[in-house]
Formats: sequence, C-alpha cells, structure tokens
Amino acid sequence: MKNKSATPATITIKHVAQHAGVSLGTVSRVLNRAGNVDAALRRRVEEAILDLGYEPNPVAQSLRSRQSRVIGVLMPDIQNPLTAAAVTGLEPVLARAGYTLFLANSHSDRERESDVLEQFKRRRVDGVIVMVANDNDEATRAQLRDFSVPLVMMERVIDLDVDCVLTNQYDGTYRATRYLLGLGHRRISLITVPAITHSGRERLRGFEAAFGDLGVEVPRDLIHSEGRQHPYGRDAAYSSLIGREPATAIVASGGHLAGVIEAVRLLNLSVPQHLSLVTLGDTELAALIEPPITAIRYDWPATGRCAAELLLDQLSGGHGATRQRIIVTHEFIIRGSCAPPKASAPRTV
Amino acid sequence: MKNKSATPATITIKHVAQHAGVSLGTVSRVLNRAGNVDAALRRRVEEAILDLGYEPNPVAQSLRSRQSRVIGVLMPDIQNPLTAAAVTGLEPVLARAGYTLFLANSHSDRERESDVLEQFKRRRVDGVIVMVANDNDEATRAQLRDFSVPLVMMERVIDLDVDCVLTNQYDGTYRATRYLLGLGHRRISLITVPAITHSGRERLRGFEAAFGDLGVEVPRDLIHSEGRQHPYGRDAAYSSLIGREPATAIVASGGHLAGVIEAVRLLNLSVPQHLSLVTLGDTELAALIEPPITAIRYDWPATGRCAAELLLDQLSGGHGATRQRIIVTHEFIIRGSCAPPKASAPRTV
DNA sequence: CTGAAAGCGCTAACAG
DNA sequence: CTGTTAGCGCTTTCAG
Repeated sequence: MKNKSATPATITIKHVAQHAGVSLGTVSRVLNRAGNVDAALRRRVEEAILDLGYEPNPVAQSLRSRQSRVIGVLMPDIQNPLTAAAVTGLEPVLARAGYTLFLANSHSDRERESDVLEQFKRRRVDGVIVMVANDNDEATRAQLRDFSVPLVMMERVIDLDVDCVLTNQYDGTYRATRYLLGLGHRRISLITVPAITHSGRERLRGFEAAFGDLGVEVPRDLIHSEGRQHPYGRDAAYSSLIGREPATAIVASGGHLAGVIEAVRLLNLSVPQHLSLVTLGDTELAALIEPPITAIRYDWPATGRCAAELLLDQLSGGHGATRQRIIVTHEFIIRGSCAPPKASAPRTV
Repeated sequence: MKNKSATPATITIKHVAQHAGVSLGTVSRVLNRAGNVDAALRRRVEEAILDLGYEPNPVAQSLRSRQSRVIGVLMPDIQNPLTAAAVTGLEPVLARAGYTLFLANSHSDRERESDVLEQFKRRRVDGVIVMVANDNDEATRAQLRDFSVPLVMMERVIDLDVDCVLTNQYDGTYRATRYLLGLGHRRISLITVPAITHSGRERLRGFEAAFGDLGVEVPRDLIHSEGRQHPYGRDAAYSSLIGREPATAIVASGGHLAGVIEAVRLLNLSVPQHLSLVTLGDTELAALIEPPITAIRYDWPATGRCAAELLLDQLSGGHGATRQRIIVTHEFIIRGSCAPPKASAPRTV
C-alpha cells in the first residue's frame, strides 16, 4: 500500500475520489465550487488533488457540460498591426475572467472563416469575438444569425441583433477630409479598403459628407477601394497622381500608406509641397517617416477591451438581451504632411 | 413517420445510424474511413448524414480518441510583425493537412506561457509549435521535456531532443558587423533583445565574432540587450550616442529600429553622415524611411512553413525519432544607411 | 449534504 | 464486413 505500483498514465477524478475516500460526485462538487460540501470532506479532496497532482480533463468537462471556458477570436489578418493591437486589448480582460483565448486567422477568406466559426462552435467555445471578412455578405449573415453562441463583432456591423464595437471611421475620415478641404484642396484622393466592411463603407461616407457639407463635388475618379494589399495602395496612388487633373492630397488607410509612399517616391513628389497626405490609422511608419504623416489614430486596444467586456456581460447573462453598438473615439494627430495645394511653404498647421 | 416531430437539438451519430438503418459502429467507420465498409451501406450512411445535416462532435471525438486535429501555436507577441509573418507561413501548410490552428499569445510571460501549454495539452491538441519566452529557462525546459505532445520550436533552441527551426542570426549579425567594420567603423553599438532567446544569443555571438576575426576589441560598453520594447531601443541608442566615445554605427534589431530612429532625431544626427545603421530583420519602416536602412532580411514565412512541415512529419510518425535543427537563410540588403565614419559623402557602396 | 447511477457523443475492441 | 458492447472523464440528476 505504500508504493502505489505504476501511477496510472492519466489520473482522473475517480482516483481522487478513491484517494480521498469520497464519491465521484463530491470531488466534482469541490472542483466546481457547486453545492455546499462539508469542510472536512472538502479538505480531504483538496489534499488528494494535490497529492495526486490531479488536473481535470477539459475535454470531458466540455462534453458533459457543453462549456469550455474558451473564447474563440476570429481575425481577418494577423499581420495587420491594427487588428493585432485589438487582440492585445481583449486578452487581459478575458484572461482575468478565467477564459482562455484561441485565435484563428481567416486571411479574409470566407470559406476559412466559415470553417473556423464552425470549429469554434463544435468545440463548444463559450463565446466568440469576430471580425468577419465581409459584413455585407448574405452567407455570413445567415451563419451568424443561426450561430447561437454568444458573439461580439469588432469593427464590423451586420443587420442582426449582436453587440458591435466600432471605431468611428466616418468621423475620422470626415475630419481628415474637412481638414484637407479647409487647406484648399479639392482634388483629394481616397485610398481605402473595399466597401465590404464597416470601415470601408464609413470612410467612404465620411469622405463624401465632407465634400457635401461644403457643396463641393466629390472627385469620384480619385476614390480607390478595391484592394487591401500594399501593392494596391501603390497602384491606386500612382493612378491618382498621374492623370491630367492629379490629386493634390491623399487620404489613405494605414495599411495602404506604405504603398502610397512608394508611389510618391516613384513620381519624385515632395510631401507636403506637391502632395498632402493623411493616414487613417496611425502606424510607426506614419510617425517616423519624414515628414511625419498627419493621422487619425484609432484606439484599437480600447476597441478590444470593450469587445471583451461586452462578451463578458453576455456570458454572465447580464442585462437581458440588450445588444449594444459601441463607438470608440479617436484622435486627430496633426503632423507635417499637409499644406495648401501648390504651397511652397514646408509645412502648415 | 413522415414528419419527424421536433428534430433533436443536437443530432448525433445515433440518429444517423437509425436513419440509415445501420449500427453506430458502421457510421463511425464511414466517418473515419476506417475498416472497409460495404459500398451500399456507405452510401446509405452518407445520405443519412446529408439528410440530417449531421456534424460530428469533436469534443466527444477527442475524449474518446485522444486526438483533435488541432495544432496549438504559442507566440510571444502577436504584435511583432516578424512572428506574425511566421504564423502566416505555417497556416496554409497545416490547413492543407486538415489541421485547425489555434494561436495563443504569451506576451513573453512565463506564467501565461506555461498555462497555455498546459491548456493545449489538456485539450488534446495533436501538436504544438512554440516560440517560448526564454529558451534558457530551467522551468521551461522541464515543462517541455515532459510535454509528450509532438512539438516544434521556432526561433528558439533548447537542450532537448526537439525539432527546431531557426533563422541564422549569427551569420546575419556577423555580416552586418563585418560590413560596418569594413567601412572603418570601430565604435559599433549592438541593440538587441535579451540573451534569453536564441536570437539574442546568436546576435551577440555574431557581433563578437566579427570583431574577433579582425582582432579588434569588442566595444562592450555599446552592447545593449536588456529590453524588447520600442522605448528601450530609444534609450539604448541614446546612451550609445552621447558618451565621450560615441558609436559611429548601430546594429539594431527590427523591433528596436523605431526607437533608434527616435534617438537619432533627438540628437539631430544625420544618417549615414554622422551615423551608420543596419537593422536585423527587415521591416516596412526600414525600407521606406529616408535614407532607407540597410537590413538583414530573414525569411519568416519560410521559417513558419518549415516548422509546419517538421510537425507534419512527426505527426505522420515519419522517420523515427530523428529530430532536426533547421537553419533558414537570409539576405543582406544594402540600402543607404551606411557610410565610412565621419564621411561627408551621402552614401557608400 | 453525499453517494450512486446515468449519460454527454463518440471510438475501438470484440464477437459474429 | 458489421453489430454489440464498453468505456473516454466528467457533470448532474436522483435518492437517501
């Protein structure tokens, strides 16, 4: 009896029960802090757990309880620093509440996204935080409608009763555009992501509203929103800059900035002398390049934090079924990349 | 019999068996393509599956089979573009092989890391790809030694019989340093991550070797490797640059580059006139800033791909227990940030 | 408050 | 080749 021959490969709740001289159920109750357990028994069980180095098997727990203490996070692009920042924001909140996070990357591919979501559900995640590739897509809507797992959307909206946390791309773009218009620019180019996400659509709206408020016609030929990648930014900027009525200013999303700068170099233009530039979403590149680029800075960590809290609310069965739509604020950071059109002064403010 | 009253909430393998008029076991066999099943029966089962819209419950599968078709990926920092690129490299390889990827972020925190690894194991992931926070740590080594889940390390080595995929930080740093020495620099500063990872140690070795080969003494006072964050890079560069024998060149890791540039601006120095700069790890910032920074470019996607393939090998029970250590190559990209010390010529090469 | 018993949904061993 | 039978390790009734 002294040396227990061959410790079982995996030690289970059963061994703990034996060791503590109680029943299975009691051990389970201790584990789940459910139903009052007599202090003495509880001690015995806790000791047995320590003695044996017992660790519950979450797979078995999930099978039985249909829960998992896991939150699934679906992102379109892990390489995008902005979405990475959002994830960093939501991690501590959820971790503190005892949830493990599993991230998955869809590469903005609807099929992968659908698979991942399915996987999450089947694996009984307790909740999901999603940035879908296309929030305007009927298949996506259908999948999410019937999803029946607590869900929060980040930076996307969809015509469903779900919590959404959004940055104010409308206002950001509006302010950037107004600023440029105020400087005297009229030929302003907008280079952004496709209108299949909230961000894409809101930027477009903000851009148009800024022109509308001044009664100036929107330069539709300078709007580019067909691609997400770096090369698209370059090509879009290039084409805005070479027409016979070229753009004198560009409003570009953070992901496109590098491409825009490439085009500017290619054409040997100076910023802000020949061209003014504002970026939607602040990045290291924008802050450090010369001249530093005036930017709208969105608070992605806050967005993540907020999404996490909304999910936690749902998980704790909080305030009924009142789904929310939260808009996170931003700042306008004026740096040195804007001047009146054709100005020779090196900078403005 | 026509209208089955109230479809059960979750439909199980049992329902499929009933519907197809076969036994549980047969359905399972069809699902797992195991043991030959008569073509006719197989058809019936497949039809039933489609009819009922049946989807296997992976939690139950895992509980029974002790597998999961899931690979866990542990990263130290999701916000680091380099590691994000590595993940992007390994995703398609593993996805093609039918595995789902769950990523987790340790924030370089040993405790989180340990938890995540434990979670992965308990949830019966089939394999893990890890970048541990400190590959020199005894607790880490102990955990990994007894881990008993197929494992591949990325950009870390440890005194254990495991597969490792590494970039050649030794050679990269050696070449960068040699290049600077060849230009005539002697006061070269190395700003890099702590020596608690392969990268940190190998960079240091490469740096020292370059000096050693020329019989020049290593400027130890200019070596900074205590922090990972952006501000650390700035402070380290600053202190290298203000002494009475300031550095005339800096070799900085990619993550520190932004900080270094800040310090350079603060001190109003020109690159490469006053200071030469090489970065270890190419980034968008390095390529686009003026002057563009000479860089060692590591192939992170290839590193990820390679790690994925090694893991797949293990999973398919491939070539016995021969663990490998693979070194991925890199390029030296000469741009405009280096010149002989105190040179007035704008650039070199 | 505690023990016994019944599964969660599936795979795998065993007969047939 | 197929059906039956045990469980995987746990939670959750249900009695007591």
